[in-house]
Amino acid sequence: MLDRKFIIENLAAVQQNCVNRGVHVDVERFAALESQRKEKQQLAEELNRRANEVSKTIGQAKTPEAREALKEEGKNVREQVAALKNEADGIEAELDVIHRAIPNMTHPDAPIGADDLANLEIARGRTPVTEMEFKPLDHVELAQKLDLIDFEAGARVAGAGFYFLKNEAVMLELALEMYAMRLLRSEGFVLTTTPDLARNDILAGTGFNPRGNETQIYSIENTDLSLVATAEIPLGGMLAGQTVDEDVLPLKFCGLSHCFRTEAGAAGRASRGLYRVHQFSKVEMFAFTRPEDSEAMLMHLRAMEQRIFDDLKIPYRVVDTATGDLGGPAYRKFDLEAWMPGRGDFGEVTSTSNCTDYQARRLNARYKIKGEKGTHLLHTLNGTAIAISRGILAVMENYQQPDGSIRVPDVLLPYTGFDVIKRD
RNA sequence: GGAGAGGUGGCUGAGUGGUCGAAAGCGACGGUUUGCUAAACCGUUGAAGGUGUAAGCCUUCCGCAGGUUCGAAUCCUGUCUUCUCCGCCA
Repeated sequence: MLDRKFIIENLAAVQQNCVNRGVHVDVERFAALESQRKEKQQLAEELNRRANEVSKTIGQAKTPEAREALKEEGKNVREQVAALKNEADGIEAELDVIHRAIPNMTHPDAPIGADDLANLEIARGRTPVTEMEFKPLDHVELAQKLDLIDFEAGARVAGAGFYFLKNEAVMLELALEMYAMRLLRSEGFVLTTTPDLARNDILAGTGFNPRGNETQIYSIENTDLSLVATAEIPLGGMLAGQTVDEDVLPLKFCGLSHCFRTEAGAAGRASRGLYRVHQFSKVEMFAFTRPEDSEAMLMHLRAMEQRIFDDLKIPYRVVDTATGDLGGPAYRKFDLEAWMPGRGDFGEVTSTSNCTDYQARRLNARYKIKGEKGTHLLHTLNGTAIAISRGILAVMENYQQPDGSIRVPDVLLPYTGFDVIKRD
């Protein structure tokens, strides 16, 4: 969430930002409600003051009659306060709905545009895209020939969008995880495996809405829990309601979790095979920083993402995400799109965002400067190290050989125990 | 899953209806004393929001959410969570 005061003081800028991001929010209504809220609050303050006077003088009442009279007045005031509070709650509820819909402000360099077509390519990976000397298969065909993924059995067990990884694909998943975790550990990230479920207020705090028609989130019936869509949720929630000392910052975490997504409304989009699935494993980076350090941290996370795909020797490009394609909490986002020979195009494999204090405000994650009074909101950032479904897809398609086998990337060899996947 | 006991300020820990945002100790910060350090002594010391040029003032907060009451850290209900014991289990 944005700061309320900031919104009121920068109405025009907030409004323009909403337009750029393709979000329809009645900012004027927000301002009107906010001033109403303030009025009610001032009224309540006066009444409260009177109520306090009454309760303080009641003990000194000389006669039982005087005491009863004061009690009566106290009761009266209390009822008035209750009525006022009722009104204020109604205003607050409407205010909150609008407040939550207002997205984060946007980095001035982010390209302005309605959707991903406006994304700006800003970098390429070390490995160039090269034409294969044979007609490349896509990962679904490769998986079928090599018996690496069972989509049919996945559908039987849990429905479309679920799958079994099989045989060498399993080792490939574990190898990718091991490789990423080991790299991140050497870069000072604290390794974690996270809960795959989280409370709904943690979801909301990180900007995920557990309810509604368009929700990406699976909820557990009769509980306050949902399946996480990314380790970003539990990792961000780690510091919910906490205040940390400035000198522990920045905090860099890496989390391995399963990710569950309903993909509601995604039907019809290009989503063959592993590209868009309901469950996958992901190694996620997450950082808490001081405000002045978050831009540099974003570059660091981006560098880690590039390092991983450079090491895997998979061609990719980096795009600066356009305003209309940014999620609500993101101030700036870079997507890394790997070359996917099977489709002859780039496809998103990882992404990193600077959410500034947008998530931290909702989560109430703060830091304290030694010797100073008060606390400050942290900045939060997240970035994918490797999302297994799409990562494994990119490996399979880029490493396929003319004979139908798949080579194993050099950096994964220490973890797989084999250097080629083939069938006789 | 069952039984019991707790959750209070940076920490320990008092406080069972009335000036309690909260004793005391520790820690931290400032000062006095002092070759230096330490000790001793004195003082200051929670957060969020609102308002004001400022000093300040106001509201809210004793896990969280409700309730009772003129008045709640204190009583009631729900909830989360920690610990101990039992059961179950990987």
